[in-house]
Amino acid sequence: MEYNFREIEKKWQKDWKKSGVYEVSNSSGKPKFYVLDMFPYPSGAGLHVGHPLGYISSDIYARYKRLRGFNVLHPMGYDSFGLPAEQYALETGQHPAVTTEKNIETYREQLDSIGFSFDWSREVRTSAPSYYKWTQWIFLQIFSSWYDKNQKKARGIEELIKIFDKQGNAAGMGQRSIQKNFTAEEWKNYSTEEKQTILMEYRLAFLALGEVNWCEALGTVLANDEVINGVSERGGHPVVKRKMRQWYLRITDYAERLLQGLTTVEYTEAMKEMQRNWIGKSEGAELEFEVNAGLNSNLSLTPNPGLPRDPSPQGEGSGNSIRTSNSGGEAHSLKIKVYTTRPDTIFGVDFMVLAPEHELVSQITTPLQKRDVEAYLEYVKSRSERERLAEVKSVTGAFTGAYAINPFNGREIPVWIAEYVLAGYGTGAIMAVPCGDQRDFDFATHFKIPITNIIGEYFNGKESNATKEAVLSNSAFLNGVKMENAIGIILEKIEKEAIGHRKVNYKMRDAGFSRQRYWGEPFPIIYKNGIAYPVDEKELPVELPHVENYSPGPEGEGPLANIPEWVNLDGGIKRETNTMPGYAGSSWYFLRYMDPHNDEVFADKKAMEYWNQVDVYVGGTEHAVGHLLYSRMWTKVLCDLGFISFDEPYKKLVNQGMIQGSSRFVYRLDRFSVRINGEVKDLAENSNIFLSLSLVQNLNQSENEDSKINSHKIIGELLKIPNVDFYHDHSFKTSALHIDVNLVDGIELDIQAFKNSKPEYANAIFILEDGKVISPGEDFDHTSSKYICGVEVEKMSKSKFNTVNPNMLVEKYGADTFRMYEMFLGPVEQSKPWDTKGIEGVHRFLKKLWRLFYDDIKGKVWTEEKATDAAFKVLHKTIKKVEEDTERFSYNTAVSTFMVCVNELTDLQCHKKEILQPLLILLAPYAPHVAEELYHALGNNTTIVDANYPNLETKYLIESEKEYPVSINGKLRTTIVISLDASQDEVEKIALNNEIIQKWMEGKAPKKIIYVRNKMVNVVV
RNA sequence: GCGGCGAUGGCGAAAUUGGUAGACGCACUACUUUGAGGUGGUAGCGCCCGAAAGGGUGUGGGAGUUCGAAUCUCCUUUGCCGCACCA
Repeated sequence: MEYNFREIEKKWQKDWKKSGVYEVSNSSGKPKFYVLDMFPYPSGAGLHVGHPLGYISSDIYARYKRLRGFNVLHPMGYDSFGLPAEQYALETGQHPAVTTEKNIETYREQLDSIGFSFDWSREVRTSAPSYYKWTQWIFLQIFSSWYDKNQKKARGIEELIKIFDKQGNAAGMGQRSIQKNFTAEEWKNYSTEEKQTILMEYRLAFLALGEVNWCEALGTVLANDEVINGVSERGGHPVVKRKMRQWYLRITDYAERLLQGLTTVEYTEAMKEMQRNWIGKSEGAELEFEVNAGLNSNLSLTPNPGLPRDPSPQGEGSGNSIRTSNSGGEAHSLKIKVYTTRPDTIFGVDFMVLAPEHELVSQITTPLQKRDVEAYLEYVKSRSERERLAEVKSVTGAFTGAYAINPFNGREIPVWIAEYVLAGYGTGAIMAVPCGDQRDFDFATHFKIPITNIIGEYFNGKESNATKEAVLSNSAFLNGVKMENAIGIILEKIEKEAIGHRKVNYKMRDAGFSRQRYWGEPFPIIYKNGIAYPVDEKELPVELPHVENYSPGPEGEGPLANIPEWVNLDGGIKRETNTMPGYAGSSWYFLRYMDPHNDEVFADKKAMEYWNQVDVYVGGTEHAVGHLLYSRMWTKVLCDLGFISFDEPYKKLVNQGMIQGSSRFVYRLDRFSVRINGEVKDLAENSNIFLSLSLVQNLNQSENEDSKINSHKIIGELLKIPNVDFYHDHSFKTSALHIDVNLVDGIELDIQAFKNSKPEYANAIFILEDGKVISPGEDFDHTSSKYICGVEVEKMSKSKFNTVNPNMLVEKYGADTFRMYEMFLGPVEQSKPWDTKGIEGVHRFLKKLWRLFYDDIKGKVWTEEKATDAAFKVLHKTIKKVEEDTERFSYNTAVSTFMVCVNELTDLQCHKKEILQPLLILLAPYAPHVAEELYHALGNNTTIVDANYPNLETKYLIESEKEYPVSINGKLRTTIVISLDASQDEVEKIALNNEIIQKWMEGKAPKKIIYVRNKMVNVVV
């Protein structure tokens, strides 16, 4: 009986499905464990071998935890809203729902063939109305909340209204930058519209007019993390800034908690660092510098008219706050607010720079400088975001003619504008300290602004030095103070003298939450007189209407705007035509799995109490700042509002590494020219000649003249060049062509398959590794000579012909082999190249395991006889190691432990059920099909999925002797087998009496003997 | 530029606490089973010297701590990933 994996796997997959073993209950006496995978976007391309890596890891862990007595939730679903389906719809007219459904089917088939223990009865799809009903509902909760900065949590908006009714927004309400403070009395007198406009400033999901990343090609707005170097993440289309009214999530209010929360979760350091970076917290001060005004007599300094306003990253001070100071009735004096993390360098300020977009620019520019400034603004405007990003570090700017006054020494400093100061960060204005900041230094040098040195010899005049170690000079009352100590002193003074205040800044922006797209969740929002109101809960879900075409609507609106009968409701009420972004549905899906069919609530509270946080979350690093941050924010909001009791969704995060493609190349001889009798002849142009790897290498290298000449000779003969000295007088060109890895066995080209792959290759000529030539139509004996391909590790992608389809491997070797091989490849979290060849080893292992039970000729060989102690020792060694390795996700070493175990049992000729059955249970998480089959073969008639995990019995592991390594002066000289009962004295004596040791000691007396019990002996002479 | 993670045979890798470097697998070599291919089995396999015994050397490079370093410290080279005119 041989290992017929195809039959076995089909049989058990069917059986598991029928019996529903993987369906899990929300009530159980067992402790719970939640193992979650990042659910996939069902793309049309299907899975390649890189995708299942994470799923296999989590499946092993889930199965293991279940065997260890946990009630394990291990669900799967689809993140099925998104751009690609819609792009596809635009091109083909096929409805996204249709293509999505089809893709899901393919995915499911592929997943099923690998034998996962997913509870498919809990499947979710973000595009299903029964699911997005609750995405919309949660959105409404966020819309109806505000962030109380005193209590540091979200609260219902009705509580805010109560506060306004009672005390207006004066006390403690000033955290948010609001146009004006109002009393309770005033609040009550506001119109509904006015009230709603004010409330919008507080809502956690809000509408605002803001600069957004507009992608013309995609016809939509993108979030910051969807834009990479000025082009869209998907498709690489140019992205420009544009002012539009958009939905936002006020994630900046959670910046601090998102940062703090990282200390309570187990993510990799890299992952946490990426998030910290994205949040970008910095501590410093905001200071005001007065500007010499009276420069422009027609100042109009009315406050910002009307809401809505820019969503601001720092809550307060939306962008650049303008204040007039009319004290003393003198000429208008303006103040420029700057943000700095180094207030200790205040006496080193030599100039000031505003972002070109800064609101004060036009007001402070002197008539003399007006031309310069306007020309510069024109130049800035002409440059796209992309150009600005591409051209890093080029110094540009213009002088405004205005001077600011250093509040500490009254020094007048010139005010410039320059691109390198960003309007969106801090206050959009900086105090420039050239001796301490390289950008300021470059700017000063370029425009010949004199530099004040406040750090003595720490500044060499050639580059800035951002040290905090220096002792300050040229710094008035700070002279002689070390910079790191000066920060505190100056901060106190700044606050005392009301020049400014301490300030924490975050780089993170509020998250854009609307998309001008069709294939996403419609907003449950309607407009009356331009004011947004929530749709009544009873009307959820607001279903996505059918559309005929997927083109954008008018004025940057999405396709939904093309359906007036859907948009326009009775009484002048209009629907929101934007849809939600891709991360909406994925922000809370882990909760829906807990109670996926509930129609009353998004998930039953008891279910959420029971399953609680995700214990292990497995997925790729690409979601570090997007999905993970949004999901963490939603969880915090739901927690604040009392729906759940935990505010971090994922306790532990495991990032699987990328599986890289291992590309294969063939080398085509494109040109080979030789000079014969002074005449250059092209002897091979666009030939169909393919050179094996070492020939190409020989042609290109110079170290080994012989092989180089030889390679030329071979080609020369092939091209029928007479015996001329073409070696010295020639030129050639080869090109490396990607070829499908499936046409290659390891690195050896399957010439016949290659010829068949494309008509143009049918008559190709091959020069093999040993110089043998294979002409068209000629058969070749591939044992004697080979065509060797070039190899390079690259990203796995269709265009590089290096993708490997898991189905093919499952078909050829079986799911169990495939699972174990993916794990055997290396540590889960590490990136590694795929190598199909190695799978044979794992397959051999499973066949060897099988032979412990069945012999090809003799049939059944397993017995119920008593096993030997030696066999028990092998078993328990394996139990110990596999358990440790599985717990720490070290699956590659666990697989090799299984191999060692089977090798040793084979050597012992152990076929005892006593040993084999526990081994099968250990193996079940890794190779569930074969484990189940053999488990039943041993006479069990219940599933191995719920078997009793074997207990480690350490008594079998006790050793009686040890092979001690004995070194002299740290250099290993020999090993001696010594009883473990031996005392230190005895061991030392035995070691010193050892012949080899004596030889190496050369008669010297030992100075010292290092003895580590049960480990080693080192003699120092 | 800033930050994170790495670098160990021909290849993927192992070494969990500073204690026999290279487990396990691939590839390769020889032998063997078989009519042949495949499969299965046995043995070898870091590099250098040597027929062997044995010796030297060896974890990107350099220094250090230690009886002892792949592992700890400092410097340096290099690869991958993330962020990037963020004040």
